[in-house]
Amino acid sequence: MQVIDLTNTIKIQIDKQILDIDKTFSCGQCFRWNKIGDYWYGVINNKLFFIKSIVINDKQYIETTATQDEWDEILYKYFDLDADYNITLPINDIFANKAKKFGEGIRILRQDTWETLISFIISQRNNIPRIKTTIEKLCKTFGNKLDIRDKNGNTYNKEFYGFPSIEKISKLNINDMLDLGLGYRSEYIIKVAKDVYEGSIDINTINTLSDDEVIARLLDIKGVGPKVANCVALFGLHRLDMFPIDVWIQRVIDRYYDGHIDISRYRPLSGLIQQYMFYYIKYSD
DNA sequence: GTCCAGGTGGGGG
DNA sequence: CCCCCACATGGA
Repeated sequence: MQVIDLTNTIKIQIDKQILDIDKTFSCGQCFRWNKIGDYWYGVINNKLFFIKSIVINDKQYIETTATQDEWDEILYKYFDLDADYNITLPINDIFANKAKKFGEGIRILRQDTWETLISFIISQRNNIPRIKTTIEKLCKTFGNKLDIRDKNGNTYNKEFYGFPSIEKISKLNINDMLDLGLGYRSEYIIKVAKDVYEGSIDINTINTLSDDEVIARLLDIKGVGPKVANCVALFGLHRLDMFPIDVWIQRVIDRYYDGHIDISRYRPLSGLIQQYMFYYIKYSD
């Protein structure tokens, strides 16, 4: 059981240039953060958190239902706030500098590897709103329902679910996925779940490998190509130098880099720059 | 009806 | 190595 009391919160002062939760949750790296009023809510390790941004006298405060301990142990790490995202880009790289300025405050979240893997297999040839509703349906159908109470011990009228475990999905069949509208991705998901559960794919020890080896292992998974592999490495294994190229980034490369981009200039944070670019090309104007 | 969405697998040349 | 196409689904 977990108590969520919106009248009992903590506030932490953080500059918006360091952490902008609107941008961070909207920039396409995660699919399960949503907004009620001013509050974003989402689930980390089967725990529900409410988070909002307030600005008082030009200073931003993050207000959250997390306890101070939870902030220190869970959210601070989730937002990768230990890391320094300062990076100097070449002055003549006009677009990257513009995108960086526009995306300032985006953090690369430390998301769960399993959830990220399945989410980005679902993402292929799909649009973000539908990815979100499909993943939500997956959680509602096969994830744990969280026992959320208000301060008086009453349940909320809204239900919250965790992401289905490896074991849970490994025991499902293709029709279960087809019923969720997952189409041809269904077999990919069932197969990878069985392989991960049985241990022929190890998504934990994979993180001891080099970036190149991580990508190579991920590419062995059916349904995972270069783009999804880079997303899983970047968002699910926190390899900040990965640079996923999807249709939007390809558009950036064609339009602003004459068809070829030298991502080595963005080392060791090319994944962050990629997020700035993605956010800019989709949401500026 | 057609086109598109944070692509990938498989075939062929 | 490259190019080509089929692949479920739902919304515009």
